[in-house]
Amino acid sequence: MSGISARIADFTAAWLKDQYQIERPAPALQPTRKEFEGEWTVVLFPYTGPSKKSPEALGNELGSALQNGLAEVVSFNVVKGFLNLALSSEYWAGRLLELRTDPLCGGRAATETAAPEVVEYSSPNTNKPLHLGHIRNNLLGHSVAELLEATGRKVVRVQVINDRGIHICKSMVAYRQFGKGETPESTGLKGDHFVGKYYVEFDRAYKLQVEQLKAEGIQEELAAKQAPLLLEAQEMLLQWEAGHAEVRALWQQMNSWVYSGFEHTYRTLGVRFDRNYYESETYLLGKSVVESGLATGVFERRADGSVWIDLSAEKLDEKLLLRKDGTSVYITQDLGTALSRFEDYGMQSMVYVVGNEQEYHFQVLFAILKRLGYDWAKALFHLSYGMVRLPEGKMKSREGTVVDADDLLEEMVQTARSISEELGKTEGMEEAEKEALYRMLGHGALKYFILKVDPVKEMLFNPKESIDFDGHTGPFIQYAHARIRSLERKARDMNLPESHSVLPDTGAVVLIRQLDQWPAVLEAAATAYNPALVANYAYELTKLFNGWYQQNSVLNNEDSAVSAFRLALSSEVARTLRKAMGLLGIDCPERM
RNA sequence: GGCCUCGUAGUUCAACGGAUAGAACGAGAGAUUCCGGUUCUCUAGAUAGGGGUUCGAUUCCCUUCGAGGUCACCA
Repeated sequence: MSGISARIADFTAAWLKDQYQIERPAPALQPTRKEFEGEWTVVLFPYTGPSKKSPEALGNELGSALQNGLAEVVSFNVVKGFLNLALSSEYWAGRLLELRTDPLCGGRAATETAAPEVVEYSSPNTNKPLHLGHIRNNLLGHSVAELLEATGRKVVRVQVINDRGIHICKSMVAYRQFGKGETPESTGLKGDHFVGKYYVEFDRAYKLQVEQLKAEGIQEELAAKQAPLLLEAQEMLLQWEAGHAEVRALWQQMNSWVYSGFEHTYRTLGVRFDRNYYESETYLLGKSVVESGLATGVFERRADGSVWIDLSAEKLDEKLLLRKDGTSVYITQDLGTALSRFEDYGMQSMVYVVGNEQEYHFQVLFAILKRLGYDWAKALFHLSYGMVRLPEGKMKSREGTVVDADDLLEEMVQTARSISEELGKTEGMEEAEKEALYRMLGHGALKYFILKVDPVKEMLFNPKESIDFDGHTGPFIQYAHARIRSLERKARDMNLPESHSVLPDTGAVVLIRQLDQWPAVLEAAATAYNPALVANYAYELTKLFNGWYQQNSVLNNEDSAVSAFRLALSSEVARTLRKAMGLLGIDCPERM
């Protein structure tokens, strides 16, 4: 809430107490709807009962009091139970100046001494290339981290890489059998795609073996367990656990291919991590957590040697923590990872960006950490997001309906290229500038399309529509930004006065008021871990600007002071758009 | 079956418990002596059903129906 709305609220609260001895609820202020006159609105309904006044009478009394009491309030009107307050154009001129001179553009300065917040996202499997679902994950994680930083929090970006287990061994077995010493370099394949190929290859060959065994008269269930390839993979996992040198070397080689492939995608996508955690390094730590929990009686060991926790009080059932053979399970590793992060960073809170199919898992994880008595366990949050669907239905790797992340990103750039070239807007640009622009537009379209949707909701990704540069899209916003930049370039030769003597008319006030909302929107988005609020705000601002721009010539004015004022307003719109889009990981071009 | 999430125009998305539920796409009609025709304006269309709480409910509670997820000694 900006200064004036807080002052109106305070004044109203004091007035209600003084006049009618009403102390609650606290006055509710909202931006005035555009069809009514005014900028801020006080909702009167909660006070009509206690004051025994009609909404109109109460509104008129309070309106007069506010008008007399606060210099900024110049007029008011009461519609039904709503008191609409109009503020002076001097106030709005001053407010615009404040916004323009705010170096943080609505954000808050970092508090260096505070404990950081850890944001975990991405966290892929190392046997498959990234797909559309990972894109939503990465964009959300990156944007949430940016939002937290912009509002003054210290952030550590991490991911946990699932680099051990039977699935990795499958790719390794397949590579050893069918690889013939190929490498990503020799085949020209990106590292993660290269390894992913062998994972698919394993599955294909394994199924063939199962069929063969069945043909030999072995029952399907048994065949599935006895296929030589599977036995080999299991054997390899044991060798890995035992530290077998050759197996470890192959494992490291293949993982490093995958990582370099992922790294490439992350760079393309514009996301980054301060620290990677590897399950191969933290899974043992989880076991020590379990040991200490056993000592304090939080966990119990059963007769067969397995370790459990009873979470039925939290309606989460009983949960296994260690197998009877003493090996760890998924949740054991996450316990270890969480603890190790606390040791590394002493974070005050942690956000896990993970799909909603793991909601139960995180409820259990958080409940266990609380039982173990960790203070920071209260501040753990699972940013659970919905699945990305395609027009044809679910993405299924087996049916080949997975949208590969690298392919999609490239396709978006190509589409941006063909659209831009068709429009002929990029003529005269340097080749490098064009390439950068196509990337900005293509990726901007994709990122905006995904981030404008509330994370909790399942969403439909329509490739055709996302490529569309009209309507509620990233490029629509980018275009408005480019036009303003064009104005600014043009204005440089005009010697416009610096004067702020021009007061905003009602059209400009609408726009300033929207700019005035930005800090509150940013704050709300960070608090709710919801980039969609920022995305939708940017679109609203763009639409308002386009409407205003259509009506008001910025540079063609007899009075150059008017031009200067309108240019300043436009520039602040552009700056706010840049800031908002930047928090979504989207760049805005200077021209397009 | 238990638990969780979601159900809003034809479609994709909005709406701190507040005014006549907003946009976009698609369809139709129009505007611009313009600083960039990826712009703007107008027209048509929705809260799954039923209860409840409230001055006021898309929002909170209950219930029915529908969609998805989850309930592994998988990760």
